Amino acid sequence: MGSYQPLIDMLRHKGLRVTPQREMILIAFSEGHSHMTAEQILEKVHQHSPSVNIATIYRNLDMLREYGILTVTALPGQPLEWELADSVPHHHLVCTHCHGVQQIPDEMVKELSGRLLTQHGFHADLKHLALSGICHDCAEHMK
Amino acid sequence: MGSYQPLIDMLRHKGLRVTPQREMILIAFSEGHSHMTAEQILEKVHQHSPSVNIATIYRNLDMLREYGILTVTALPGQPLEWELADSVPHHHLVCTHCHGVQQIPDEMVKELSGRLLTQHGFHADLKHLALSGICHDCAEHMK
DNA sequence: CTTACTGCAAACCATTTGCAGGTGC
DNA sequence: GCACCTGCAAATGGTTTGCAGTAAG
Repeated sequence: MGSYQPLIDMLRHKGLRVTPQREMILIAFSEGHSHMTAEQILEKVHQHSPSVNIATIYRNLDMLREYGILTVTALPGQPLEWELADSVPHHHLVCTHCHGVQQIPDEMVKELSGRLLTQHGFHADLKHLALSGICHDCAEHMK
Repeated sequence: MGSYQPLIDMLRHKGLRVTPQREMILIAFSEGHSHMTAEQILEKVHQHSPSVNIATIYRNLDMLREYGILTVTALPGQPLEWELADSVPHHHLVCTHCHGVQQIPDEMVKELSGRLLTQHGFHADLKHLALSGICHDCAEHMK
C-alpha cells in the first residue's frame, strides 16, 4: 500500500515517459490487492479512465517488470499474476559439504510464497530463508 | 526412467481404458526428459504413431493429473510443464502463532528447487522442508 | 454391444503485434 | 518537433471443446 510517487520519479529518472496510463497502473497497485491479473488492473484503471486499452496494460506491465518494479508469477491454467517488487530481501544457499554460503534473489522464492498464500492462505515468513544442499562446485568434485 | 507398466495397470484398475495413445504418453515419460511440454510429448508419441492428435495429448495429460499420476507447473510466458508425480514427499508449514502444522505437496516446492539447480547449480535438499509463518486462521483473527 | 475415447476442426482466451495517430518532454 | 507511447483491431499460440466416428472392455 506504499505511495506510488517514488516509482513515478524512478520512471522519469530513467528517461521513460510518465503517462496517465502508467500513473494509473501504479496507483492501482498502491490501492488494490498486492497481486493482480492484467484484467484486474485494467478494471482498476477503468475506474479512473475507461478508455485505456488492455494492450497498453500488458505493454506497461512488461516494461515495469523489465525495470524491476514488478514481478510476475504463473499458476497452471490461470492468467499471470503481477505484484510490486517493492523491498527485495535476499536468501541464502548453504552447502552442507563445504559450508559455503551463496546469495539468491528473493524473486526465486517469491513464486513459492505467493502460491502458499493463494492456495493455502499461509503467510510464509520468507524474509531470511536459508536452504541447505550441495553447491555446484562440491557436486562437481563428488562425481 | 521407471517402468510405465504399473501406471498402465493403475489405469486399468480404476476402470479407465488402456488405449495406445495413453500407453505412448506414459512411455514418453519413461524414455524422455523428466518434465516436458504437451508439444514435446506429442513429438515423442509421433515417433511411434504420427496420427495422434494434440487434443488427445491434452485430454490425457489432464486426466493423468486428476488421477495423481502427473503434476503440472507453469512458468511465466512458457507452455505448461508436465512430469510424473512418482515419489511425492510432503513439506510442512509451521505457524509461529498457534504452532499448528500443515502439510503441502512437494509440487509447490519443486519449482523452486528446479530453478536453484538450473540457475545456480545448487542441489537443494528440499525433502523435508519446514517453512514458518502465520497460518490462515491466525491471520484472520489478527485483523 | 455399449460408451469411453479419439481425430478433426473450430472455438477460446490470454497475450502480442502492426500501424496510424496522439502526446510527453 | 521528434520519438515514444497509445488505442484499435487483427494475429498469435497454447489449450479446450463439439461432434461424429472408432475401438476397448
